[in-house]
This record gives sequence, C-alpha cells and structure tokens, in this order.
Amino acid sequence: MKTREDFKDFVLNGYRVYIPHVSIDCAIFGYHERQLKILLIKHKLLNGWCLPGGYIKRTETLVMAAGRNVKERTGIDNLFLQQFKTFGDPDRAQNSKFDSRKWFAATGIKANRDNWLFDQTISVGFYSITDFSRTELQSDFLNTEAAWFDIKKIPKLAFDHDEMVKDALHTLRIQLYHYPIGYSLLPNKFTLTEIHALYETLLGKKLDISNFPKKLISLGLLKKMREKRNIGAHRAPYLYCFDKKQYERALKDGLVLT
Amino acid sequence: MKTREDFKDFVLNGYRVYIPHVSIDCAIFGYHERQLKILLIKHKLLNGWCLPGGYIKRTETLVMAAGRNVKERTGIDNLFLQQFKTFGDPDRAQNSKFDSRKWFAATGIKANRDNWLFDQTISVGFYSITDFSRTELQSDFLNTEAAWFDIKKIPKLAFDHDEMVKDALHTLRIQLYHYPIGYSLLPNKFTLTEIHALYETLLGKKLDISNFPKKLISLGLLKKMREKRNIGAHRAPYLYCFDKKQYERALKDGLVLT
DNA sequence: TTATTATTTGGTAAATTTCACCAAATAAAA
DNA sequence: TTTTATTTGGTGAAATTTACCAAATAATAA
Repeated sequence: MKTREDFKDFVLNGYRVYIPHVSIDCAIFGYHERQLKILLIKHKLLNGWCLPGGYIKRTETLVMAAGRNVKERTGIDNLFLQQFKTFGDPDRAQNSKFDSRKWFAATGIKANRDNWLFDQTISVGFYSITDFSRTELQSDFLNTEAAWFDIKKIPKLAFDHDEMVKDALHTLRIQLYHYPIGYSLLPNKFTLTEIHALYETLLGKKLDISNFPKKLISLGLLKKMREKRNIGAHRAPYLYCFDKKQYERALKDGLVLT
Repeated sequence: MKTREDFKDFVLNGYRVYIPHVSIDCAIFGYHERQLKILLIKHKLLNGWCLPGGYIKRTETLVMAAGRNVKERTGIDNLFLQQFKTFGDPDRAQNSKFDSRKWFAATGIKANRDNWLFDQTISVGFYSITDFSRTELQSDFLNTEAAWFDIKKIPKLAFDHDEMVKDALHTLRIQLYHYPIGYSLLPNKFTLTEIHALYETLLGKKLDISNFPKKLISLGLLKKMREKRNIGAHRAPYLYCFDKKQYERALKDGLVLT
C-alpha cells in the first residue's frame, strides 16, 4: 500500500481481497543490552499509539498475514511470530471509534458508514521478539510514526491494545521457561554474562549470576569456545555459541527451565 | 434455534445479529471412571462428525458465544471454556465444502451462493472438560446426533477439526501441570485412588501410585476427612475433598506439578 | 614489577525434592 | 483365623536446587 490510489482501492474493494471482521495485531518486543522495548505505530487516522496489525488476505494463513502486516508497516522482516490469544469483546474498540470527519480529512476518501472497515472486528494476537538495534523502521502510507518504547514507559494505547501487550508479555515470559531463546537476540558468540542479562531483562527479575548460566550449560544448549572477549580491566570471559542441534531439538520438544 | 422458521431467519438475516467470517468451535472432553471421551455432533448438512460450534453474536464475548453454542447444540450448560488457538488457514474447510443441493434437500431453504454462511471463516477454538456421566445430550434443529466418543476412537472429522482436537488435548495436558483440576470431575468426597486415576487418564500415562497423591497433598489442595469409603474386601480408603481456598488460589496464581 | 580492582567461573556443602520401593494397616471374604 | 487386595505412611538413595565462597584472571594504578 504505497499510494493514495492503493489505499482508496483498499477502502472501497478491500473486502474482496481481505476477510472482513477479522484482523491480526502484533506485539513485537525488542531487546538490546539489558533494554526491553515494544514496537508501536501511530496511524494518521487514530489519536494514540497502537500495535501494528491489519487484515488477512483470503489466500493467507494467519501467521503469514501477521508477518506481511509487520513488514508493510514497519519494515521488519522475517520475524518468528507466535499466536497467543484472540480478542473479541464487543466493546474492544470503544476507546477508539473511527471518526468519519477526521477520517475524511486525513484520507480525502469518502467511505460510507457501512463500509467494511468500520464494522466490528475480532483480532488474533501474535507476538515476537527481535534485536531492536538491528531494525530500521519505515513508514507506510498511513503511519505517521513507528517507534520503540521502553516496556516500562508504554503510553495509553488505542482499542484493547493495553490488554494485548499485557497478555503477550505474560505469554512470552511463560514460554521462556519452556523454549530456548537468544538466536536472533545475541551475537553469534556471546558471554555467559550476556545471556544471563538477556533472561533477567526479559523475565524482569534477578537470576543467580553463578547458577543460572550453569543451568543453560547443563541443558546442553551452549557450546564453549576457545576464544575470550576483551572487556577491559577484568578477567576475560569465555565466548559461547548455541549448539544448533540441541537448540532446535529444544525448540521442537520443549525444555524445562526452573 | 428451535424451529425451521428460526433457521430460515438465521440463514437470510443472521449476518445482522452474528459476526460473519468468524466462528467458535469447542473441544469438550468428558471424563468418568478412567474413561476419556470427546463430544462430537453430526449436522444434517455435513457428512461426518465435527466439534460443536457456531457463530458469535455481535453483543457477545467470545467465551459467551462458546458457552451458548454448546448449550444450544448439546444441552450442556455452565462449562468452564478456555480459548486455546485460532484457526484460519485458507484451506481449512476444504474437506467439508457446503454442497448446495444437499443443503437445499436438508433444509428446504433457498440460499444464494453468496449467502454469508458460505464464505470463508476463521474459527476460535475453545476447550473444556466435564463429567460425561452427568450430562444429558440434546439435539437442536440441525443436529442429527450428539455423542461422546472415546478419545482413542475418534472418527475422521470434518473441516480441520482433527487438528483442533489434537491441539486442544495438547493444551489440556500442559495446563494439567499448571492448574488444579477435579472440581467438576470428581464427587465432592473422593479417594486418593480416584484422583490418581483421573490424572493418569487425562495425561495418558502412569503416575506412581504412592508418590503422586502425596504431591497433591503437599500442595495443600486436598483436605483429609475422617470418613472412609467402603470398597469391599479391601482396606477402606480415606475420603478427601478439595480445599476450596487453596484450589481457587491455585486456579488464579498457577501451581507447579512435576 | 607488583598491588589493586572488578569480574568470571569452578567448586562445595547444605537444603530440598524426587524417586523407587517396602511393609504395615486394614476390610471383607474364604 | 487366614487369605487377599488395596491403601498409605515411611525410608533412604539419588538427584537437583540453592546460597555462597574463593581462585583465576585481565588491565590499570602504584
């Protein structure tokens, strides 16, 4: 959706290509150096910030639709998106009803009150996590902005997206105990201190500096390398990498972290 | 939906009351005396068996819609239904396309090919579990049958309902380790052997006869009573009941069973 | 060259939990 | 009274978790 013409066609004929009444929304968390953020966008058409999302093409799976929408709206590609919950309360949009005057002023496109875009919508929530320092945010025709917000400083969001973020983070944290994480969040070679910091930040709590890395090692997820990293006036820590075989087996079969 | 007139109105005008393109489906498991079953229904309009489900009223939450549909189609009321996954693959209905001739023969109602009921649908899956011996199955206007099937002898189901059942059972089994269960599945007073059998059946695996009940006791979920049950020519086992306070706290906060 | 300082990381012992299995208790029937 | 089947408390070994210590170490300051 690059031009106004594309958008006009979307408004008037989109219901043929997309499934009406259903959307997807994506809570995309970003990690880098002990910071946890979330990706928000700001429509021209809406007052506040919200999660990136959109409609599902009639030929797409749900997860494909989620990936495409994130890519179109923010430029981020190749995310591992996971479904966590579907939101359908009848009043879920009451915070952010479309204002037809504002809508016309912003788009210049005349849409009827019964246009498919204005009807009640049920939304399938996805979440993902990526290294925000490696992303380059773009805007599409409708976004005024896309930005990373610290997880502790999220503004009031449109629709029921506050609840979505809460549920997504809760799911992420539970998943952390059952599946490995880190491949796209850490450099190829990293220190035990770095992966320890990753888990502390994502879980939002302290983990024993000595015992926690030992757990990861005993699970067989990490391979110790002969190299060390230079960190200045301190003992140089060894570098580790993930054991790809073990990591993928754990992704498939699950693991138990306590 | 009790009469043909109701149904005709549903077909022709239902899109005003219900949200098109979205449905719910319910995997309802039934337990009784070491047996695990699932509730299936057979439409007049469909060849095979499928999960009970239906559409969402514009005024309902998703879980309300799930409860109402199960009640209407099977007579079962007051289920604790939990969302587990939403299904939206574009080919999810390809096993069971509506056959317009069959449709007309069965209903006597003429519906256009572009009727709201025949369009692509995304379905939100819910699951629940109940004591099947306490249920009395009914039929609505469209059901020819509703019946409990042993979990090991499920026929090939319509749409993508095979996958739904698999995912629902998987979710149920994971939840068993994180939340208490039994309130609506066991008598008010039950023996340790009975709750042990419940978990063995639901998980589909053996649990140590001596150690497993001790875990439940150490979690504080069970209260020992002074009464015993008479079980014939054997030592009479003590009766237990759930500690309501502890049980509800565990429902809210979760627990860890290993 | 040596001491200082901060950090990594192996080690250890205590505490706790898990696990396998035994045997006493017990209820009714033989 | 003996037999039989089942319940259930107990035990000790094994495994895991946890708290915490101290040696190793790298660069800088003295």
